[in-house]
Amino acid sequence: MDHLETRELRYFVAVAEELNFGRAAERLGIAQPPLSRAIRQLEHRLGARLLDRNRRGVALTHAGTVLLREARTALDAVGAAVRRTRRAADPQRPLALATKAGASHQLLRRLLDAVAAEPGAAPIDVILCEVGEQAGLLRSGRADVALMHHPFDDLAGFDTEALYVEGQVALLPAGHPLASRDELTLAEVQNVPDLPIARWPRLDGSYPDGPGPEVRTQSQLAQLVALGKTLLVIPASSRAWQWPEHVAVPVVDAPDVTTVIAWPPSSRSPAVAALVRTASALYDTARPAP
Amino acid sequence: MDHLETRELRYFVAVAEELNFGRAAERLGIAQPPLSRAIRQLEHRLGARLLDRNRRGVALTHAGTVLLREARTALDAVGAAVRRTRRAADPQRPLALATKAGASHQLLRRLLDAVAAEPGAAPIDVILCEVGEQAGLLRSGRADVALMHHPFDDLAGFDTEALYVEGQVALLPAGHPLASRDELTLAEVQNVPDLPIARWPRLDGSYPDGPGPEVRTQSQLAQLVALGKTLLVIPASSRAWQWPEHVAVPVVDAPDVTTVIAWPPSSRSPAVAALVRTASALYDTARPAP
DNA sequence: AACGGCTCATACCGGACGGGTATCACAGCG
DNA sequence: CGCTGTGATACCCGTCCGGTATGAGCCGTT
Repeated sequence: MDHLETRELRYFVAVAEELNFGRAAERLGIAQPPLSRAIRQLEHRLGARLLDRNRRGVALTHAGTVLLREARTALDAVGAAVRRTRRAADPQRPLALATKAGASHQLLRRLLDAVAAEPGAAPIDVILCEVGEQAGLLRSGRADVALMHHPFDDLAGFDTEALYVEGQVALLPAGHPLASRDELTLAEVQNVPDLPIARWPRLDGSYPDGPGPEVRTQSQLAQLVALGKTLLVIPASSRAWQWPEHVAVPVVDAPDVTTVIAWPPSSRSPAVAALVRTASALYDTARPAP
Repeated sequence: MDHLETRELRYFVAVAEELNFGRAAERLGIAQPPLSRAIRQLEHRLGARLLDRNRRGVALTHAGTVLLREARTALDAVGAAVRRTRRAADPQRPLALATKAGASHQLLRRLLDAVAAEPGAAPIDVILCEVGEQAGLLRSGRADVALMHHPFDDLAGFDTEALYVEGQVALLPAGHPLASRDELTLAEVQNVPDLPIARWPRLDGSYPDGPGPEVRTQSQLAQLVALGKTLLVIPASSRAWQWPEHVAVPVVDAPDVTTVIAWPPSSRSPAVAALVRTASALYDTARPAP
């Protein structure tokens, strides 16, 4: 047979993530024997061993790791199909807009105002994300559109429209010597001995090596700056979330950051199209006065 | 309930494409009543009407068109999961490389030679495509890697590495006045009255309006040029498939075309990685002598 | 070395549900 | 006013999913 059911993929993902049939079964709300049987059937249908059942637990084979990755994206796609269809069926549905918390605050406020001013425009649910969550939300259909930032975010696979281009500033603790400068260069902020760059977790949750503090959220980062433990280089508009204890100094040679509005390719529903149009109009008025 | 099974998606796609339960059931190899029931259940689970059952046939609702699109990509993803897992499980698996028939012929030949010269490299199956088929093959897991051409092909959603940059030439029928020129400009070839640009089908199979002949394959196009019915502007290396009746004249101001090797993001299996490395090495040797 | 724990696999059974056949209801059309 | 073609309904059957009970290795423990 050739066709997999999503049930089989869900089961496999649970086992592959838990690496333990018992816990996986519990998570799935079924008993362990049917799960064992389902995985065995799956292996048989694919003609591939997916798990090494050694003594004491299970390990993924190479084919298993491939399937785990592929199954996750496939399940994402199925889930997205469900959510997008439900949204499409509901004429009152609010559009879900994902954006990085604290970033592009002015732009977002103006966008929401502009949409509210339009008669008949769909209401908008704003989903505030940390770091690079927007892509996942778009892909899984939990968000209809997102504000993202080139070149920080990975825009691969989305249609986008530029909304705003801006320079970057260094955010420094107020008392620091560099904070009194009118402008800085990347070379100057790159290696400040007493303000090492903070480290963000990788996708797997581990942290790269380095001298800087480990952070997971923007609030942590903001506080660390206020405490004089680190500095960061961010788009100028992110000054919106700077604290009184922060000082922002333009970094003249930092690459420009473009705020874009992004949506899943070829899923331009009328509501999304209208929102993109409204946003683009904002861009045209925003460009003269940045 | 929240989880759809791929079976339901397959059934819906069949109905949505046939717009007729009987034919859809036949295509699926089941009887019509169970199919009706399945679709009805699907609508109930999604809480959305997908089809308008008027007298005499069915029509898609808005939600239905959304689900049709989403279901296709979701089924693609599931199919890709199956194929990629099977490939991963087979140590002898040949890598499937998709490329436009006739394009980048020299590069392909050198790539295949280079791979063959490497001890222990996986064998390569070449899939020759028309126009933009490569993206679909990559997405559905039928191909592991593809040679694509920026800016012609849509590279969104893939990781790529540049292999070759080249200018473009105008391909003209040998007897035509322009064929005797040493070089041309875009403006000159854009609107030649007796050689209108050919028209390619859109995704839905329909053709845009215009004076040029309708074509579906490169061979058709090549023959039309030889017959003095049209001209085309193509990458210089595509001269490989020019006929004796053709003349190629460089178009000096046409944008450069970059041949890239593309693969699905984050699915860089060892074999794919090795192939990309071999190809990149070719690029370095190819650049000095284009 | 024997035991108890933890793992996953096997055996078996019941019930839900997917699929089949037969038939109906309804619209268009000659 | 039948005939044709549509999808919907009714009902039955068989498969297969999921449950319980139990077995079989492998470990660490005593």
